[in-house]
Amino acid sequence: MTRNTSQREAIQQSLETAVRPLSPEEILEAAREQVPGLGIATVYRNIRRMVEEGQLHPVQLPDEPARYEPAGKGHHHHFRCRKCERVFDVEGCPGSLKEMLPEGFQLESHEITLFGLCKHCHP
Amino acid sequence: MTRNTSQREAIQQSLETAVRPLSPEEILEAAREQVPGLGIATVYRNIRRMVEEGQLHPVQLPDEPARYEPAGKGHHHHFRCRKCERVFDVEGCPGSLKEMLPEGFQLESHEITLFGLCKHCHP
DNA sequence: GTCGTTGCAAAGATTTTGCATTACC
DNA sequence: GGTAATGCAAAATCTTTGCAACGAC
Repeated sequence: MTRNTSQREAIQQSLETAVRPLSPEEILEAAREQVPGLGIATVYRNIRRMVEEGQLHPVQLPDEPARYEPAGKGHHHHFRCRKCERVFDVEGCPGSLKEMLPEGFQLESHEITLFGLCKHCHP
Repeated sequence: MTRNTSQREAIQQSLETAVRPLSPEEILEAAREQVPGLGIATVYRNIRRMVEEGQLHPVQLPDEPARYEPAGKGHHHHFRCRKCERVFDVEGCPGSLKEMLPEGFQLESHEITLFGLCKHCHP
């Protein structure tokens, strides 16, 4: 049986308020504004459980710590700017992924990450 | 000026021989068959340089250590089987990725990872 | 009051770095 | 022989775990 602690609530709220996926360290920083004594272990423990429960989705980019975002955001993908290194959500999705698969493979989900320059960093 | 050491050669050969992306630990194990005294630090140092030089591509899957594969394999993506956890290369690529981007964003590259069941694990 | 949850600090795991030694060129 | 590269071990990260104290229900 799970309990509603102020720590867990602060963590959830930080993730929901954020406009982009957050790393554990970023979550800690944000949630500490509500719960100053919060420890990093608690962040990791809550992240892990929320991922297991399906409330949170991991966003893994090459050479970067895992980030997390709330599951309720609807289907979308990510764009990482080479220059400012921020990660943006992008809408839309190519339809033809199933055609990439060899015979007999069954597609359940997919992830797409785009790389380049964002509006701000583009000349 | 870079030198051709037996260690570096063993690392390169391990990656080229493999039919799938390898993790640093897997590279160490494979390369030690040729160079028994090989140390893990050397593996990391060589991986890093080879990635910087563009000879090697990192393959990052959620919740897994980074794996690496030779750059010369041509454009392709990856499929990870939920059941046997193997990672397969898949050919082909949807064409319409540029249309997903917001105005002013410039696309340079992309990665697609598919998840599901492989031929073997599919009923 | 019970017991899930927390904070802290220690332990693991993974990757990087300092430094003396080795071995390409 | 000069110096890039290596191996080892220590350090720096990042994540998990043990345990006593806390607090939700």
